[in-house]
Amino acid sequence: MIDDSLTPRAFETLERLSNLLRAQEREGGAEVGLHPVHLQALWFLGRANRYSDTPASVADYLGITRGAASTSIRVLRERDLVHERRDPDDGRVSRLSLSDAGRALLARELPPRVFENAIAALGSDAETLNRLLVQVLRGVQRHSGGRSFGICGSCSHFTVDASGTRCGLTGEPLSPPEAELLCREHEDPVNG
Amino acid sequence: MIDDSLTPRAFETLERLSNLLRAQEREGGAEVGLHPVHLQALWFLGRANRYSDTPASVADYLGITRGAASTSIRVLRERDLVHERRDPDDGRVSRLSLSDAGRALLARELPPRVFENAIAALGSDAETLNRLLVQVLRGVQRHSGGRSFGICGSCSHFTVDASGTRCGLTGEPLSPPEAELLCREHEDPVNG
DNA sequence: GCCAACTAGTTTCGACTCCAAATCACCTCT
DNA sequence: AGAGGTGATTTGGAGTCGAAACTAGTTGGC
Repeated sequence: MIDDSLTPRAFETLERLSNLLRAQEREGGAEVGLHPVHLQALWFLGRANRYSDTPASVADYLGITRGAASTSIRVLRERDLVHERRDPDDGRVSRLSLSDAGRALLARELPPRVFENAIAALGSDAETLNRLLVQVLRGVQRHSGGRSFGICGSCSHFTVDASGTRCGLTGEPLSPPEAELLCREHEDPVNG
Repeated sequence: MIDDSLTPRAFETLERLSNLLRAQEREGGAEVGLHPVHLQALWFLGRANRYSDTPASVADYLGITRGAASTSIRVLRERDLVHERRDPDDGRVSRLSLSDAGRALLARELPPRVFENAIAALGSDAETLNRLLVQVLRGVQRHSGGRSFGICGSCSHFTVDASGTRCGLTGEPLSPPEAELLCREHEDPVNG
């Protein structure tokens, strides 16, 4: 067992879990006539903050084109899983939010129960797992050019002053729950 | 920070890495006119042992139907990335192997360089990461009904006797390299 | 031996994703 | 006001995907 063999092995396990996750999404989505991409878009929209609840963000998050995201979002709207409203400040942008039905469907399907249980069974090791996965995630994001889509607490724009927490990029205050959502403007600190 | 919040967090990171991996596969495949599923099938066929190099195994591994696997494999054959030969003992089964071109393409695309580097950057923690991911993987497989697709060393059928290592299911001897490949008959030990 | 049941794989069909490119609508900067 | 930029959508063509029908080879019962 040469040390060199561990890097590919960890990737292999990750790749396999990734396939299994997609298979679960396919299976769960099939019951209600949806594809994996629909569940993934719902998942993202359920976690996106107010700067990130748009079709363009969905496209960036999933790594597909805006056109593809647009057509998939249309399906979600037609089924009333997602609501759309025009942004009052910028008439071009479409703001998306989960409907009650969308939220219910999402809670039923993601995370798949088998994943939830398997991670819960790790006990306190789940924390270690997450820490290592976050390290891999940051490494990948640093060199793949895309957006990082993290939460405010891990963002270089996040600031704390006398009046509370706020986003240094927009200057707007952030409530604690808001600061737990994903942001398309998120940037990892340089030495994270 | 309640302990309970760690399970969803680890899943969230895993889910994000999964999207990023797919995005990388999409990007890399697009350069040569292939879809993510094609790269994934190549990846599996490059790792499958002699009991598992068939269209049905590809379908099981990827969690798609046999029909879908069949059409994707046809694309790979038409591009001479994969060779097919009939099984001499069972005229129904089709045995698939990577061509030199397929092997070269696969080596170029998977693992994506950014993943490879990010995991390598973990150093010795890559081993811990893999151990935890394997635990999650087994937990998921135990309860999701599918095949586990592990290697012989982690299989309950694997036996060692005076003449060397062999598979207890087929009774056939296994060379050390063969025992490192993925098997569709793989079964996790009951208390793994 | 022989036929039914089964299994591996393929084909067909309709629905839908996906990209690329064109288009529309709106915003911003000069 | 005009030019260029940006968010979103639409269109067209290629191709995945599941479901179900179908071909062909194998196995088991009698």
